[in-house]
Amino acid sequence: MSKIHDVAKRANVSIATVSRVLNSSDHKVSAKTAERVRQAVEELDYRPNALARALQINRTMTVGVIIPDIANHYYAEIVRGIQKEADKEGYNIILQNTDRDPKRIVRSINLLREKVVDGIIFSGGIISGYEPLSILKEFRERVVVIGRHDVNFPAIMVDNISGAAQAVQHLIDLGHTSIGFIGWASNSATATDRLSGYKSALAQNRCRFDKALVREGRLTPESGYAEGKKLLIRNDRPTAIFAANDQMAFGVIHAAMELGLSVPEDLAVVGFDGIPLSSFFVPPLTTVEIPMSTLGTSAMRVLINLISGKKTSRIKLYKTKMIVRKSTEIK
Amino acid sequence: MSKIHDVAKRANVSIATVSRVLNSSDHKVSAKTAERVRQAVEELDYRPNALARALQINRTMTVGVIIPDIANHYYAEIVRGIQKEADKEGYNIILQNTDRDPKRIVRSINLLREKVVDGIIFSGGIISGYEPLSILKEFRERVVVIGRHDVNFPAIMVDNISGAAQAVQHLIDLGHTSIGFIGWASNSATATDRLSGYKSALAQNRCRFDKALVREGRLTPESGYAEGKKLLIRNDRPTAIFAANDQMAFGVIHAAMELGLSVPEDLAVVGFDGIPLSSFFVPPLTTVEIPMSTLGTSAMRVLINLISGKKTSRIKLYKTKMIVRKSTEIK
DNA sequence: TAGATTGTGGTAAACGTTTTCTATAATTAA
DNA sequence: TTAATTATAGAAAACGTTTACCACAATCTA
Repeated sequence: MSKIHDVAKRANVSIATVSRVLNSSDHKVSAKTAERVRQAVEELDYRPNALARALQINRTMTVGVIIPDIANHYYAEIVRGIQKEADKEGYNIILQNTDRDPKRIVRSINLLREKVVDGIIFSGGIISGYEPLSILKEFRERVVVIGRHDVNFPAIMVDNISGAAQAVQHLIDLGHTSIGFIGWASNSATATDRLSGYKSALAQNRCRFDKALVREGRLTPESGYAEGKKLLIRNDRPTAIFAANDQMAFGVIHAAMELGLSVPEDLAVVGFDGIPLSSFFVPPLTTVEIPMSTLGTSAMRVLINLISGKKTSRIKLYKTKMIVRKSTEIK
Repeated sequence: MSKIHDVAKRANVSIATVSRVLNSSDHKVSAKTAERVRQAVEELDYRPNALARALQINRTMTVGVIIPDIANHYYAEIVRGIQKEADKEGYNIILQNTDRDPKRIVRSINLLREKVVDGIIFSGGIISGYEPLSILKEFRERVVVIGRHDVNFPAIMVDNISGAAQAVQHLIDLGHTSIGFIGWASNSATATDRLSGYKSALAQNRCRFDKALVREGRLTPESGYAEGKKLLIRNDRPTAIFAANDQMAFGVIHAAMELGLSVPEDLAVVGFDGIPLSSFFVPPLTTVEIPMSTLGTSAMRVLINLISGKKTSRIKLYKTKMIVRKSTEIK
């Protein structure tokens, strides 16, 4: 690995000159010398050491991304979006999986501190009131969160409440009055928002809210299957189930099939997220689509603005999109 | 952000001493002084600057991961596995998506060179014979590839040939003689391997290989749907289809349903990969499971060994696991 | 008791860049 | 012409660490 020194020697100039050519500084370098330098760079296949550079200019062109689990499609899409935008501006991404474990969140943040990242995008997991919050403070002006967190940072959010309400309204419009809900952990803002949407749509239509029809899953098909089954073996089983994500909705459909109930004739099912497979499931799943990748690109764009000192709006709220498919519609 | 200098001042020692305490060097520091230093570190919440450290010791504790697309479940799982292992040893990961674009692969490698990563894990996309190969050379002893690539680096692989053969054998055992195959681009080693397995199983059982029954998809449900339909509208339509990944298999099932064919009665379908949803699909999908996450951890382990100069075996071959579910089995 | 050894600490050089400051040659203005 | 300006280039300091080297006191060894 050749260094700037080698290039300088080969081009018969000082290292300062090499640096100037490579960074197109305002300090002028004659065309002839510049050409000589470029030639040497080419011949040696020289690449400046980003570490040394970062140390000097106090910019690493690297941002940290803290998420619960990259194997979860939702976060994978977000990361994809982040990368797409980061790529454009020459930023790189250091990825941290936390499994929502507060200890690992703290550890991740500290690691990113050591690596001197230029900023952090945080999504998923609880940070409010805990240690992580105070540690993140150090990054003050260079943090963006995705999803609702009770924290005072610029946030990219999805209107989960109205999205969920729309889904339930759709079911009500189809004539359903007994609608089950499968959500998840109540310490997640996203989860409680979707539950709120469910409740508000019921209230709006003067439907009774029945606590017995609300269950808590863990976002997996397995949990959707388990909780769905519990709802479906009741004597007064609901005629429709709104699952708070697509994975659980798949589990619900699976459970229904197993019980000999056909979807949508005996049971209407709605999911949330709009993962690619939802349209290929059998039957295709009615769902509330989230612009996942957009959340990522948007977050990265905001972060880049923050890093370069530009002010941006505190909150960006994205709308969901209701997609009606066969899992609710009887032809 | 406090520096080693601040800690030194506060503890009334030299920066050398601080460094020694923090790195538990063999140069002794008295217990009393060490305690004073630790106290100061605590009070200032000091974190050593990894850039400066890396520059000095010539180790970044960061590895680059180059994959086509993190939104693809297969790669997401691999990355998850890599991270799990990396975490244990204190390594961080810089992620690069390439979409299999040779230009972006080259660019990614160069970026990782600049960032001075300690090693690279490469998976997906063609590198043999192209420029990337020669660039990777610089990382000589610190590269691991996942999947078959015509490149001379330590590799973590899956026995795709025998996995595919097993799948086809399973169909033959069920009495099928006309079996369709949906693969993908012939410049992918994985794709050709799965096709080879298909062919060899047919040959083994003296079944005729019919080129008309082999189609090329693009790994998406959409393409599985499209190619599946082409096969199913033939007069001599196959009674079974082996799709080279689960996503395409889902598409095939979707197509079958649309044509009024029921699975598995009218058509048996087998996938490949064993993604979590395969067991929750309707009907649950018979598939060939790949230990995806294991590929990642294994690759990272090998890479860590390489970095620390230990010799490791050139190739690690993992077996697949046939999982029989309802999409092939008539009860 | 003298010399050798050990324990403990500091000074300063390195790692590979960027950039300020200074120096010289070339050009312009008078 | 000569002074002033401009264009171009190099020397060296800085970024925040680690570590080789040196210094001194305390403890052994004979």
